[in-house]
Amino acid sequence: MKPSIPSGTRDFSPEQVAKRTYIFDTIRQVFIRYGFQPIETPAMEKLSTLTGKYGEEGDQLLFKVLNNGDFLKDAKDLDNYKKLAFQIADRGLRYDLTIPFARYVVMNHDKIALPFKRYQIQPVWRGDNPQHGRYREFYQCDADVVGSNSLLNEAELVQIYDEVFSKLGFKVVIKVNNRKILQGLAEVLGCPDKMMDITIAIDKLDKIGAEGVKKELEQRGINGELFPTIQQFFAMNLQELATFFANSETGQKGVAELQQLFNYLKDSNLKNELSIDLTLARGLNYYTGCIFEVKVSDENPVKMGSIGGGGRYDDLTGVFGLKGISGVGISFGADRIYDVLEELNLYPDFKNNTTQVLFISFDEASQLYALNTAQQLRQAGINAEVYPDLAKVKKQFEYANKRNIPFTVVVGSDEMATGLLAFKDMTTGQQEKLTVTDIIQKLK
RNA sequence: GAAGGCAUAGUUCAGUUGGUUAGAACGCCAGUUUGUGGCACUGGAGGUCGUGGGUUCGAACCCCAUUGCUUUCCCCA
Repeated sequence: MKPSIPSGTRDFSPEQVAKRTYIFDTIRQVFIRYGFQPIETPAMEKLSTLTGKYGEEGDQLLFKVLNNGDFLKDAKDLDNYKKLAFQIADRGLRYDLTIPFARYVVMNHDKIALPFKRYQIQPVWRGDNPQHGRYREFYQCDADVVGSNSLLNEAELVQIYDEVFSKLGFKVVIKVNNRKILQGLAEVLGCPDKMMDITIAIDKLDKIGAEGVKKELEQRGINGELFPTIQQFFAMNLQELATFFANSETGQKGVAELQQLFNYLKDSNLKNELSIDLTLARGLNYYTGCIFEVKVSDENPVKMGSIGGGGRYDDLTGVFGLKGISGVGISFGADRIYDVLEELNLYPDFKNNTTQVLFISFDEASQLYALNTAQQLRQAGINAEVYPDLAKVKKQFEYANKRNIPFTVVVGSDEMATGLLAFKDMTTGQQEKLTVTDIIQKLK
């Protein structure tokens, strides 16, 4: 048979793993710097934990794990695959990190000191149709604070975005908006229950343009004549918004929150642009306050969608029986960041992760000698390996070459007799006779 | 859920009126060089042309079905 992997999944080569680790480590370091603590949750959750949290569409995209044993025991709807799926599967792969986190908070409520700041870097799975930049298995890097209503959290999360992308070495634009402002707009327009419809339409402004949004609004049952007002609204600054929201308490509150966020950040010397984008809506409907999205700055020659997002949600733990806990969080899209760094060629040198010296030997005696000498180098902190098979010297050198190992040491009877080893720089081709101590000195 | 594209050596791909033994590049193995890699040259191994049917004297090529991968739309972020 021809080997293959499931659609929407990927293998990662040693080089790719090194690059991905670099991204994860950079994000992790900043999370820790701001006081976030790691948790990990299982790849599998009870299906009851996951269903109903991501909408009907999301339920269909959940990967379900077939029950062990006689899974047909409780199967009733054999003619309805959608129903049947939930009768023969009690578990599913996690769809995001936020719901498992909410579940964790509720289960460990007694042990957690609120406010609880946690970060989590793990893969998630979605049975979506894979396409460009969209996978069935991908990593999320989340940082959330629960149990605090303060906008100081939002401010710090913005600083985290700023710091991570500064470290990674490319400029981004951090866009903010507030769901209360969008809710206020819906109220002013006289259709307060249409907030989601308006935001979904607004969210597409980038993609389908003003006319498209107008059509979309009408399809969603909103009077198209309101569109000029909506367009006007987009052009407003915070002061004008305050006036616009004279009769909307919610809207006013949203404006005040944004104002407060900017006040917090006014002396923080952000290296990246922070801008209000009233068209920013984001799809998840549990957001209730500030919302964030990060895009690659236009000064970089890269075409890429959003590489991070987040926001505040009230009462996320409510569905699990713990009410009144507010949270705010952000997420990094590691897979897309990978592509950006790749295109901009911003990865540092990973040489320290690979072998620096390969020992080449001729026979069992010299191999044993190499085994022990390599150990000395390792103890000195130098990555070394011994070619494990008795092979022609040519083959061993070829191996060093293919692996990009920068130095080789040839061990033979002469070398063993004198203690002077044939140390070769594979880039220049220069070879010299050195003692083990000299070699260690040279490579340190 | 809808529409398209692709499937030939380990990999990337060539392969038209349908006609002997299906090719290239890279990779792999060996040799030129029995203690020295990259470069070069020489030779070698490696394929049921995704699978099943059909048309035909004859199919990698045409037709149908099927599976897998992939792209776009919907959706999601």
